[in-house]
Amino acid sequence: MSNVTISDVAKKVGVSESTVSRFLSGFKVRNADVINQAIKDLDYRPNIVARNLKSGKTGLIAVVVPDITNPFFASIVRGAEVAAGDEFMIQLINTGDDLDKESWALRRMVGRVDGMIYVPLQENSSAVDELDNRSLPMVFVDRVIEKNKNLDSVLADNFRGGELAARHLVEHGHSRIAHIGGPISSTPGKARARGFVETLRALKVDLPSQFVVESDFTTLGGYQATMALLALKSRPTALFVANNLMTIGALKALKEKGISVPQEMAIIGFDDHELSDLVDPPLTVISRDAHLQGALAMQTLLEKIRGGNQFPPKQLKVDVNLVVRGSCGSTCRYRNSKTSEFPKTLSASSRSK
Amino acid sequence: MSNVTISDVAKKVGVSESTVSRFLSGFKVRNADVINQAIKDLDYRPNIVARNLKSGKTGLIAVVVPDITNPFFASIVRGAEVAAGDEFMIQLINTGDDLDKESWALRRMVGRVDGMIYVPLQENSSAVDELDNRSLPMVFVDRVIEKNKNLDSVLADNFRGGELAARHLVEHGHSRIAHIGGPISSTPGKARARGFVETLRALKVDLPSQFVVESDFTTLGGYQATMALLALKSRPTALFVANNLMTIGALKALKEKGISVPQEMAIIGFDDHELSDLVDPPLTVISRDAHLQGALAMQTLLEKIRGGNQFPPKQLKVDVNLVVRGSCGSTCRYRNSKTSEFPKTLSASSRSK
DNA sequence: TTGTAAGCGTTATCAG
DNA sequence: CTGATAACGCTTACAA
Repeated sequence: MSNVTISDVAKKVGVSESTVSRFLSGFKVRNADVINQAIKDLDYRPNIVARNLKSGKTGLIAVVVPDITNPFFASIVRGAEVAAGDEFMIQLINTGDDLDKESWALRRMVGRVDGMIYVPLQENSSAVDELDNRSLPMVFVDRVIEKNKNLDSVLADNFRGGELAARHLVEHGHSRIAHIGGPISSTPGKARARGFVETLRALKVDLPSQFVVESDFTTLGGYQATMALLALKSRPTALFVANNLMTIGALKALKEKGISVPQEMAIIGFDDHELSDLVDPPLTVISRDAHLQGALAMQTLLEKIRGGNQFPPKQLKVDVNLVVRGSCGSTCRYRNSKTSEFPKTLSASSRSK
Repeated sequence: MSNVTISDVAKKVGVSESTVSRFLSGFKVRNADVINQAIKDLDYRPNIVARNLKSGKTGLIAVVVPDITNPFFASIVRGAEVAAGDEFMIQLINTGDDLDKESWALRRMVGRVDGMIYVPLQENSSAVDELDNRSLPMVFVDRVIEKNKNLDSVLADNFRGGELAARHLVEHGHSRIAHIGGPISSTPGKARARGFVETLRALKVDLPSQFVVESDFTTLGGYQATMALLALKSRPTALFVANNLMTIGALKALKEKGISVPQEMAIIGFDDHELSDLVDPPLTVISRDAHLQGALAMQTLLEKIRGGNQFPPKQLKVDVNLVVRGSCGSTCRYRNSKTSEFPKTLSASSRSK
């Protein structure tokens, strides 16, 4: 770090530190150009940490996600960064599905960042209790903590996602449909399962209890759950898998067992991926705009930071939509026209709840 | 931020601030338990920024990557974070292939972080010149800047990767092999192309100049380059694509044109992906351990920070290896035994150059 | 062991 | 418009 301080500049020019400071803040000062020159000559750079101490701000926003390696969370982070603009930078924390690390990280963030965008691991967590809310502006993304669900959040319309998946499979003539869900203790795990189950009920489709498997949002979990379903005496003919990684696991299991998709087993996943239309067969999924979710979260957070908690918390939801490819046996007429190979623009739809 | 300071604690207990400070630093003090109690009662939390100002450290490491949305970079970041342990946290910056943003970010990092892990966009960049090297310990990952290549770096053995790809395709009987490369101005773009070209030459395989296409590491770039190759009067029968995104683009182009893989066109990519064995046909790739690269970079950086530049810079390389699946027409006997569905451990091989 | 006091580099206040 | 001075909250000589 350059060790030349504002005092060095002041001395060189022959003015007081305050004058230099004022110059830096954009005020009109007499020797503006001389000061400017001195700053360049000495290669002076303001000490950010000292500024932070004075201002009580850090210019940092913590983004706490389970695992950046999951492209979905990466998109959230990217969206958040873009929306942060020049004023704030991102401090990234991966909780790695480890509750201890999560609460450690949360406690640690107090005083180190000006705000936090947070994907909690579990709905029933008490991770937020420890930090008094006035001290750390926070916005949930993708998931919430049950007891804090009145705080700001940006979710996806998960219930609707489950509904769309169920309807799509039923429309393709399936009546033995299974669901591999995320942890029931997580927001999307619960809501997607509910949307699925309630829709089947509304459509009068029978749903044996063994057909609803709770898994853990991991590839391995999806693989094992699929294996378990395949081991049933009477198998399902279709599968709704609640996230991207479990869908990969499910596909691996099906491939390993030599089950043909969609003939022997239709499958619909949640969350799209650049490779989804290259797998065999192209994967039908429920998708939503994760980038947008991240951006909205950041936007909400910045409003909160700048506005000083004067606005009531808001709960936002982004839309989900069905991307029809081949894995449910659809023909081309179902093909979603919105899904081009190289989308030019983001569809920025969202709505307040 | 909790506004209770060390002074409040001192007052409450009736000792001096220094005593409380010493207690916090783990020294033996007389009223240790009373102080401890007061800290709890008042919910005192040390102000990190004030500490940072005193110590001249921030506890932050910048990780500058082109795009966290690329799973390869996400793995690097994750590896770096894991290796950082409890002492340092990650500040993430995406340069988004924007040279201006990159140099803006680099300049901005001075004084805000204790060190930087950096994936530069171009080899011939002057982005590093502006920050005097003593001030910001830095380690290159995956790519270097030509004029600074004597600094610390953790690369992959890209040349060897190109060689493995070329050999693999030749061994499968191909003699008309094309290469879709990354920017020749980037470290991996250049080295992979060199490994490929020189190996073909060594094997006496003719390589028409139109068969070497320079692209840009993006999906769209890979798509367009493939389309261009397919438009040639005499097409290649095999393709080595220099990164993951361009390979996706290439596969989309082949699919769109109805070219069967590997019968009409064999293809080998660079960098593995969880979905690679689910695409049609399963994708043969050159892979390397990105997580390890990130971890080694962080480890190197921390040594540098702690050791105070007393060690000479080192250039590390991680191994690449060939993961044989179906896209080059291999049969099972070629299958790499190391590639299990759910790898339990990381192969932590690396070597100093 | 403890307290006093100086200082990290900056900005805000208040007289001039 | 400018300069002296006092913070911001913490650590660390230095003396006791």
